[in-house]
This record gives sequence, C-alpha cells and structure tokens, in this order.
Amino acid sequence: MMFSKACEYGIRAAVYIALQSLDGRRVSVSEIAEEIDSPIAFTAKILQQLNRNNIVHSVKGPTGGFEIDRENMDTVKLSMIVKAIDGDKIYTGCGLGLKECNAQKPCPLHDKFVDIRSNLRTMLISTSLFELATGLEVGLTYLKR
Amino acid sequence: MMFSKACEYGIRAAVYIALQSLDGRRVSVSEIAEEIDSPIAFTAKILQQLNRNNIVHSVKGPTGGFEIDRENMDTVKLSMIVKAIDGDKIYTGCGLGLKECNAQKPCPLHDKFVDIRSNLRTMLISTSLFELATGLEVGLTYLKR
DNA sequence: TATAAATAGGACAAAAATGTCCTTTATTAA
DNA sequence: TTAATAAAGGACATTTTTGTCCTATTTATA
Ligand code: FES
Ligand code: FES
Repeated sequence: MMFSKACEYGIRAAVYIALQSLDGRRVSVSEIAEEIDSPIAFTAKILQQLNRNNIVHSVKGPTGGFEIDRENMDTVKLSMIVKAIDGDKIYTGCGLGLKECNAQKPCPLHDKFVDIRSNLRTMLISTSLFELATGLEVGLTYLKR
Repeated sequence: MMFSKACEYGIRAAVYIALQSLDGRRVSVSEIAEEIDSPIAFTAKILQQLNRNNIVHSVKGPTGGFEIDRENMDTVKLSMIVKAIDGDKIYTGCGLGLKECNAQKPCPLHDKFVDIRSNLRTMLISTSLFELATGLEVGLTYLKR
C-alpha cells in the first residue's frame, strides 16, 4: 500500500540484521529470509541494494553475512531505506497521479495530501533502525506471524 | 504510491463528473479521459466500477454519459471511491507487509504506522466530492497538467 | 423502425513488480 | 593450495497492474 513489497522486505531485513548485530551476530541471507518470512533470492537482491547504499554491510565467504555497525543503527533512518528502494516518489509524487506534486498548480487533494505526507515524512526521518530493533529485542514486536 | 493508478484515475474522473454535473452537463468517457488525461478504455472500466458502486450514475445511448446527482456529491466521500477500487487493504494492511495489521502481535512500525494511517483515514472519510469539485470550479486546482 | 451514439463487458496485450535459478567472485579454513 | 561457504549479479519466469480492442446492449431521434 504505502511501500513496495521490496521495501517492506528491506525494512524487515534491516531490522532483523540490526537486532542480531546488537548481539554481535552476523547473519546469512537464508537466515534472514527465514526469520522475516520472505522469498530468499528476492531478499538477496534487496540486501544488495541496501549494501550499495551503505545501510547494511556485507561480508563474503565463510563466516560472512550481513551486519550493521552500532553507529549505523542510530544514523540509518527508515527514510533512507525507503529512498534506497522505492526512490523519492513517496515525497515528490502527487496523490492523484499528476506528473509531480506542485503547489503552484495543485490537484484538488493537494493541501490535504501534503499534510498526511508530511506526517509520514517526519515519521520516516525520525525513526532509526535501533529504535525498531529494540522493540523486537524486548519481545514486544514481530517481524513475521 | 498511496493509491493505485486505477484509483487515481477514478478519483480524478469522479471529481470531473461532479464538476460538470454542477452545471447540469452529462459527460462521455472520451471527454472525461481527455480532461483528466487518462487512457480512455481503462478509464471506462473504472467508471463501470464506480457505477456499480453507485458513486456515479451512467446513462446509455445518445445524450448519455456519466453524471452525479447533487446529493451524492455530498454523501460520496473519497473513502468510498478508494474502497470501491482499491479495497480496504489501505486500512487493514500492515505497513511492513505482515499478513494483516494486528495490535496483538504488532510489527515494529505498528504504533507509528497506525497513527499516520488514522490521519489518512480521517481525511478520506471527511472529504466529499463536492468539496474537491468546488476548488476546481473556482479555478484553484487542476485535474491535469 | 432504422440508425447512430453511448456505456457494458469479455478477451487480449504490454509493462511493471515480484520472484527464481544459476554462474561468478571473494574469503575462510583445513 | 584446495575445498567449502557466502554474497554479487545476470538472465529468466511468474504474477499483478495497467492498458487496448472488439462486440453486445441500451436508448434517443430522425
Ligand atoms: S499536486 Fe496533487 S498532491 Fe500535490
Ligand atoms: S502490525 Fe504492522 S502496521 Fe500494524
């Protein structure tokens, strides 16, 4: 609805990796896919994107896998993941599908849409991976069901 | 992003029909598609759905076309169009793609997501076609660009 | 009543998103 | 140095969404 499937998997994967990195564990694609209940090969592609965008860090070879350093858990915000995977149409797009959102020639929904989107934007910009992972750690939230 | 293409076209079409109905004009699919800059045959399909859901009224034959009675302009809210075309996954879906949104077993984003979604929901439920059409009438907003 | 104009609807086509498979590359450890 | 393990990445397959085309139905009017 709001995010693409790829983006949903990307966020779930990043949160899982963050959680495990807090324990010093590096995790493989197959473990991630298992734990977030996502298609493994597709998840691998998404992790490649996150790696290229320096959101996660990957290590090849035996004992390799994905990890996120403690610093990144705070600096990486949801907005960065969404941007890496879905681009910024979430910010620049018009709610009614006009070429782009444009306050000079607004669609009928513009004012109300901009309001909602700004809430969303603020939320994404202010939510860190660490924040999402710690809820999991305490067992209050879930990455699959 | 937020709505499907079909839904965007549906809303734009409904607003245009409402605007013309205010002047007592019944409009054809081809005129609608022209005025909202949408693919004509695809728009026709969407209008069929809106007709079946009693959001617009269609009349066959010469002098036929689409119209919306004055009463419906007030009673038809954006939420009804979105529901008719995109279903209610916008309300029931989980932001991170878990089977459904569930406060008992929430995803890490649940609380923040529910907040945003509730704003969106309120906006959709409280915005009528009439409200959107009148902005157009006054020439402040646009359905194409 | 015949014709033409308009929507309804089924079948099909194209494009985009999602998902899979297989080979290559890097790296560890025996 | 070889074998095994893990990510990278290219090519392909499937599914969903978007879009088109053609025929049937309804209806106004000449
Ligand atoms: S112009 Fe449509 S949302 Fe801004
Ligand atoms: S459970 Fe994910 S948004 Fe509610």
